[in-house]
Amino acid sequence: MVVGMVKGSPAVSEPTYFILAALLDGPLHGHGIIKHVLGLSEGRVKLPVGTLYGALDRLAAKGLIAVEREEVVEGRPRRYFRLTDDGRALVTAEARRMQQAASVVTSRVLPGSAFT
Amino acid sequence: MVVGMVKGSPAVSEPTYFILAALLDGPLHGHGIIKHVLGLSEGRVKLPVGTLYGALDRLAAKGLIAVEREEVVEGRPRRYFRLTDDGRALVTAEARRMQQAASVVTSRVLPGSAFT
DNA sequence: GACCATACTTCGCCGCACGAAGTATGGTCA
DNA sequence: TGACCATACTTCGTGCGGCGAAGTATGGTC
Repeated sequence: MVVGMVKGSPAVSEPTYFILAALLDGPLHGHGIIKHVLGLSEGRVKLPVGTLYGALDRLAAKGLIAVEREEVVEGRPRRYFRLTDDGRALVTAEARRMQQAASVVTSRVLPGSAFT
Repeated sequence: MVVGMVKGSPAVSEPTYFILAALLDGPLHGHGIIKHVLGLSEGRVKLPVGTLYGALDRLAAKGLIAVEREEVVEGRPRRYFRLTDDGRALVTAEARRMQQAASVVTSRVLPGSAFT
């Protein structure tokens, strides 16, 4: 009975979440994603290549992203990925979930900011 | 203060995050945490026991939580855990990080709420 | 007496993050 | 020219952590 899968736990991890988020702004190739994620996360999330390409494979296998096109720029191959509708829906749902999760804590510990 | 760890990736996963969040309201024992987390997450996060006790061990080893006391209620042992200062600092930092991460997406896809 | 609920323990699998090394190409610079 | 670095992607191995499942113990229910 595999059916459910709903399960409640995060469908994607933080690195994966940011990959999807980066693609909201349009198709990007691997290294482009790394740089874009760095910007989106305000320098916090530096995707290691091993993480990136592993995640891209899994996301594509799940149909959350797809290969948009492949180019060769100055002899170097570039594979551009785009978000699918499923991917867009998922990253949006994740954002909402994170917002709710964050509020669980913020509403308790920092109604003002009495901390640190 | 172990907390540092900058690195970028999530210091804790979602189940672990909710365990810490549950303890913000005061010490709880294992099964009490499971129930409290279920409430905090609006029914979304159902902690499996395997996840719970494994996570509690790791959190205690890292000094993020500590054993408050042990009771025996009706012959059944209960071990109460409380949040340490480090644990409180970490869950607060995580909340902020999630909020920022969520906003990356929400500001792009649902400026109003034109979705689903 | 069988069975269920509470409470916690332990085991093992597997998915995933990620460091590291490898391949290929073009540009820089001494 | 040859050493070296940057871009771009591939592949591998390790290790951590989530989680299903089975196990132990006790008290209450029927």
